[in-house]
Amino acid sequence: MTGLLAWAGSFIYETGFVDLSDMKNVNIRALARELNLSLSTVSKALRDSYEISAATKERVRALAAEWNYIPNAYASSLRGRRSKNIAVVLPEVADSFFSIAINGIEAAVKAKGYHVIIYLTHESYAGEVAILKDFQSGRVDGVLLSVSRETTDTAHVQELMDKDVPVVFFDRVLETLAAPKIVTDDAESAYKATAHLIAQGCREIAYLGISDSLSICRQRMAGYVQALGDHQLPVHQRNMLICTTDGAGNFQLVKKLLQRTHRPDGIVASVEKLTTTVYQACRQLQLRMPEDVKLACFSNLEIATILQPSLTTVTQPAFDMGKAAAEVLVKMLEKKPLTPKDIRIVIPSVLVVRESSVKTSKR
Amino acid sequence: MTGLLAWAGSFIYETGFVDLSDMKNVNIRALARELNLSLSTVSKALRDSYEISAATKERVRALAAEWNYIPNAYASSLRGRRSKNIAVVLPEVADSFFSIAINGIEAAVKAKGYHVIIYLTHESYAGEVAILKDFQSGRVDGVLLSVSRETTDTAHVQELMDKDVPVVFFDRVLETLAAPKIVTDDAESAYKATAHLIAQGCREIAYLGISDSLSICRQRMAGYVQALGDHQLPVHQRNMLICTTDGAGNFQLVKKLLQRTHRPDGIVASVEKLTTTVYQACRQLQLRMPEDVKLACFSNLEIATILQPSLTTVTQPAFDMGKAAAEVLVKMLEKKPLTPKDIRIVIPSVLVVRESSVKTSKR
DNA sequence: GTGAAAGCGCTAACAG
DNA sequence: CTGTTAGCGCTTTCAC
Repeated sequence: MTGLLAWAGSFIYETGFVDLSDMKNVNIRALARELNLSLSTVSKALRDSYEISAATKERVRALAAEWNYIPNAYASSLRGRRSKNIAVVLPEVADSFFSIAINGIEAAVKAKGYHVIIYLTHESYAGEVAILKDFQSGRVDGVLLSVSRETTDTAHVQELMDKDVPVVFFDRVLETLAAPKIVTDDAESAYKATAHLIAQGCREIAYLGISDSLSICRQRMAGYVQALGDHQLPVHQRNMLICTTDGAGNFQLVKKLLQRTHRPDGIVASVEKLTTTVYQACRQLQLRMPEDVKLACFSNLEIATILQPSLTTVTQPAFDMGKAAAEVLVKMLEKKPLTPKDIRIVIPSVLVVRESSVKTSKR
Repeated sequence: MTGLLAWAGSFIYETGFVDLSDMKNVNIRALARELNLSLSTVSKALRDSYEISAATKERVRALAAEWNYIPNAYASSLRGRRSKNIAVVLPEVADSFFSIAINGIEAAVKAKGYHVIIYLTHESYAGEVAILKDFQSGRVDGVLLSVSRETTDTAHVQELMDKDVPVVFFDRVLETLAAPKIVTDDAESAYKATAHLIAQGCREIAYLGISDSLSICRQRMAGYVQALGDHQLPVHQRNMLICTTDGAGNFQLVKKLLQRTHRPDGIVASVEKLTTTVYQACRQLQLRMPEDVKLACFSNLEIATILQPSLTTVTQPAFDMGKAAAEVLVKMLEKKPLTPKDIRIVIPSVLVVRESSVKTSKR
């Protein structure tokens, strides 16, 4: 239908003609009345029940289609005790890991008829609590959760699980809770990144985290520490920084780090957002990368390739993690038994070495 | 509560102790029974009705809190004909404009108690139709919509509006529909960007769009064409490209463009995603930016500053657009009259000139 | 094969 | 100020 026809249509309504296809309250009762059938027959026909004859089903379906019948989501959810909604609770969406993970989740549940609803905590524990609390109202059948950087307490999640709302963690998990967890090999990949920097000649490597409680940050820091130890390098507290949500604050923090007498010659940054910070700080301090400082960053940014120098990244399997998490949740919703393999899925990240971390002879 | 206590808690339940705060079905009926009140009294008390005495309200509230009562969202929505859910329908979320706009939307509705639900069309018209169709089920009270690149038909939106679901467009609008539209000054800012490139010496400027129907692309192209004309430059069809969703395809397209005999010396890119494409193509072809090619891109990427050369952008008021759109929608939901000013809000973008577009003497 | 009737949990007339 | 009652639209026994 073209724009023009649409206008023509609305003109017709205004002059009082009624078009059945646009009737306001097409419900089962109206269909039943029109077809001289009972409510329950129509309901069953629409749900393709074996109790109903093929002929009747056809009549019902035809009218439903003609009248553009759409079942009321609330009525069926109230009655049926499920909504076909899956909640995805994320700290933020301006991060390529999460935005890609969403695609994986949608890919996994589309065929199953679930709706994906995205809730953002904005890295706030209070926000996360409020959102999960709301889920106790039955709004969603299950939850995919990646916790906020502030979250250390587990009560709000436990409470939801106690109400029989299935929860699956992905990426940022709460280890102590008995829910499936889909993660990447954070420690191992941080180890790899750190070892790579060491191999490229770094001796004073800094680690930038965003939280001292977050599972991913602890794991990544552990991998970093382990790598230093395995290569007989000292672990200095001063080289392990916790950044904030505040861009300007981070900039100052990193700048100060790079102005120290014993300036780091390598940096492992645990989140994508810190990329800009480090590049800006280096630029302002006129430090050359990779000559003066080498950088490896956990990031799924496509843009890594066009930065100068191009950015060495630990690329996480965002799509696959989202997909795997959603698949496990669907299993739970369908009451299928979980295998031990479902309880903890580890999908490895890939270290992609680019210019920002490589020892150069000429440049 | 610590992780340890949470475990202790679950142990207690397993041994059969019952904790009222974790009872499964706390509903109004249960509260009423416990308090020796009627259903409606409890309901009214919870909704803070003037009909109920302060003392009773207090008793009800206390027990509700103690029992951790959470109203069933479906029951109240079914009854009250509204869900307190607002849908935000977006083409994608891996784009800083949209991810920032979401924050503006949330900021606007948080205080009003609405829930923001994000639906992604993935730039698919069919997907958009399916999503809007679903909204006819009463799932959401209102819709904020930025249409897919494929969308030209308006019937699906009109149908929703005919069902009295308020729709507010933002950014990517359908001009022919009688719904409020919140946009930026696409044509003017494209004009400004183009004129800027001309002022910097460009004579053969290309325009990269992502659709020939999308409102923003048409507007931006119109501004580009106008600027060329106003400066006595010819408008060549060959310089107006429609890119696809496919990154590799775009790369080839742009590469071919930059390999032409009369290679463009300036590019106006209409969406952020094309930044990477253009930088990569230039790099591969060993074209220097801005010496050989100057670039201005519609983008809200924070990373624009650290690119080399740093990227000249048309920065859209993403947060404010989202906020304004949500505010208008809330007005509609609250049945407040819309002023003519609400029907079409234009919030200007800002041209931020950086290195990628500036004529250089020495570099 | 079809239909009557009982609710899911909540709200809002309307009575008292 | 509090209670009784009638649904919202749908699904699901259980009868016919």
